[in-house]
Amino acid sequence: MNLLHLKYAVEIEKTGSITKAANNLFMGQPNLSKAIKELENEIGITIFRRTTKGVAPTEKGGEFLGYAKAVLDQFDEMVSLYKPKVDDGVRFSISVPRATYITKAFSNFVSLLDTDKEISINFKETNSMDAINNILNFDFKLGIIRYQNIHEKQYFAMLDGKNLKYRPLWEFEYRLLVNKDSPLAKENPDGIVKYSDLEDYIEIVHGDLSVPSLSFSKVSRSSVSEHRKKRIYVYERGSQFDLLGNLYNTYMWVSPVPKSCLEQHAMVQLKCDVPYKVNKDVLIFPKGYSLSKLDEQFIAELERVKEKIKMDGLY
DNA sequence: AGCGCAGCGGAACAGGTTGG
DNA sequence: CCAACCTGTTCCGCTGCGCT
Repeated sequence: MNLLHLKYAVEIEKTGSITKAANNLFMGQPNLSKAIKELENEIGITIFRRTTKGVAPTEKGGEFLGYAKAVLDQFDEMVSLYKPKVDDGVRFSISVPRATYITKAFSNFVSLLDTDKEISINFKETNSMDAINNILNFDFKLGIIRYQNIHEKQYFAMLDGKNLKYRPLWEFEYRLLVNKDSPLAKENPDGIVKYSDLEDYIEIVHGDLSVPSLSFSKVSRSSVSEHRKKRIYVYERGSQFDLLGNLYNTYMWVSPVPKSCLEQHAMVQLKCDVPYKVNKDVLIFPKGYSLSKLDEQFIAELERVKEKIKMDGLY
């Protein structure tokens, strides 16, 4: 018995006829008949009851066919795991910093995809080192990393060393994200908060935001919020909006947020009177990799969201 | 490279049932 | 009765594989 015999039996059950099944299998009826007989002899049961109208599974035959189909399904699944994909389905993987404007661009991008095709997308919100690692060691082709401008040389040297190409996306100063009913928003109608006023508020920080390893240990120490003592670390992005929404004495440093997202979560975005270091989001990908049409579409959506934020006067 | 073996598939044929 | 359709059997050729 081999997989071919199982395939034969399943096809015969499907058509209810050895002759028709043989046609579908591009073989002669006698050979299919013979193959099934051999199979039946080998396992010691009658799989099909022969009639003048065709064939029908016996009770035990039906049970056997159930197992046969499961085995064939499992085999197909195994093959598809290793077989190179030749279909024109949508495959896209990217690691990004936790940024609302990027998430917004991503949802716009997904909404434009052809849903008739097979879609397999990985969208991972993570830190810069992980984004780099995902390209080097996993099947990610794209990543967006975020760093302060003053560290750019170090990042470029590292990316070059790892054979990664980079393309700047956006250079921006952080903004303060607060609930629209936060005293910070109400007491500063001009939208500019005094840095000293933040003393009484709790900062919400992403748990793995600080850049680990290498020579960047100073990054988090020199970051805008290092000297603040009141902090809540969140490790899941949904939590940040819950906290900001429910606790009026919290704030968060963020990249510029699209208007629709601010309205959706009843938030406002404020400036701070202290000139902070400029941050940069940079697209990275392996050297020698040419951006696909899909990649370009995603980048175009990023640009569109960025422009909309500027048009809405939010940056 | 040559040989033998096993497996697969095609051609031809046999036999049974059904319906006009 | 006969054509049409079904399954089963036998024979033969081709192909791939392992062994020498």
